[in-house]
Amino acid sequence: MKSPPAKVDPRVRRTRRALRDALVSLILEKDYASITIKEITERAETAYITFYRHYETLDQLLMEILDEGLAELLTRIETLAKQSDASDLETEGRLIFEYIGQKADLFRILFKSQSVARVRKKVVRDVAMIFQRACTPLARLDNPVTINVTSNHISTSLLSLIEWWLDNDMNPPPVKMGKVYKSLIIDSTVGAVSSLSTMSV
Amino acid sequence: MKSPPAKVDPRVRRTRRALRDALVSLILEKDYASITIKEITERAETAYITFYRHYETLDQLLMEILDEGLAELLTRIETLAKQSDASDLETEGRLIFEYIGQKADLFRILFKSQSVARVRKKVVRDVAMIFQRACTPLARLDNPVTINVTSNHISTSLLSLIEWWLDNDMNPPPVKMGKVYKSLIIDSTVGAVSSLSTMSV
DNA sequence: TCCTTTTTGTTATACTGTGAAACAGTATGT
DNA sequence: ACATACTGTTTCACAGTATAACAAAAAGGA
Repeated sequence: MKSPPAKVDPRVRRTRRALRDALVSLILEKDYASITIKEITERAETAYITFYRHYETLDQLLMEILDEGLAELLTRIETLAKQSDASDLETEGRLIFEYIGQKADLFRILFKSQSVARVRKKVVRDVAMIFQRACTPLARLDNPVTINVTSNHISTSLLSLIEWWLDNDMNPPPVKMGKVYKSLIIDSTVGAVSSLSTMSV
Repeated sequence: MKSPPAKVDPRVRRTRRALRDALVSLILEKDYASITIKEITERAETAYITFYRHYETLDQLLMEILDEGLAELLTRIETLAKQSDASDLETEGRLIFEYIGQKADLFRILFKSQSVARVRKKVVRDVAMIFQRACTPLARLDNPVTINVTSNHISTSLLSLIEWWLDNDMNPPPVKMGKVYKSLIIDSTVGAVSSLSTMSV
């Protein structure tokens, strides 16, 4: 990584922030596929060519936005998941959905831009990795197929649940979503895994 | 609908089939976003403007392909799900995955073209509707939120499982995927629903 | 403050893809 | 064989991508 903040030109910081903000606001108000570089640079009040001086493609800019925003959620889930044997799963779920509620815009962007297949795959893999690390020790998952299919299932289920919640105008509130999370995402999977791992899948 | 087959000009049938086949083969070999109308018409050995004489957009042609191909899977799942209380869930799962294995190309196209967010939403809704109809009577689901969140969960989980299976070169075989389907998709959800419906979610 | 370096703005350009027009040619069913 | 409907060719205006050259402005060190 970059240990010192690596003194970056303030003009570059301004330009990049303007471009990011412009893309974010555009994704929130129209279809991602219909967004053009020209629109972004106009909204960012910068020259068209300036975009290409910082990014090669539109997807690259999108990735930068998502990577930045998702890093916090991922570490948050990871922290919660690691201590999940001891702590309350309902509370874990509630905290996740409270965080998502706070950063609702970011997650709306995430799901709208899943139109880019690569983005979706990457996010699913990132989340799956976390649950894989967190769940492997406590369950008796010696079979690699079971581990893969399970972590993929938890990851996609959680993301789908979040997407459903946002589409449903963030109802019900986080407290109840915590209960849904516990029973639908975690408990049910744990139950299924124990029946799966006793057979030669 | 169109009760009689509505006598369609054989030239139109040929042209449309050529365009569909061309798009299918193109999606299987390259990124959907990079496919152009010109490429399709060239591969279909037809004139560029002919495309626009039959379809308004590329997405419309894609939708026609998927609607046609998915209709059979949907009715198949629906038939199986309706008699699921009596029949064997493992067999139900096996049959689903055997069918998917037969039509693997179609499903690869489906997941590749989920890049179009609208396509994804529609398919999820279609599958969710089926499970909603099938599951409502047998479980005690009086709460509309529980019904929605559950059918959405089953739908997205099943689609994710299918996508994972295709990405994993259709391993393990359908027999084992039937077991995974039963425990991970159905049993686990049924268990979760009973705990959810006893509380005021 | 001055001077050098880096970034940004302006303008121009080549290229690709979209979507539609007019008109000529060809296949179809009766 | 005929009117009808479909398809092919050519042409066009337009929008968006990606790059280049040169001028203008901002940043940071001496």
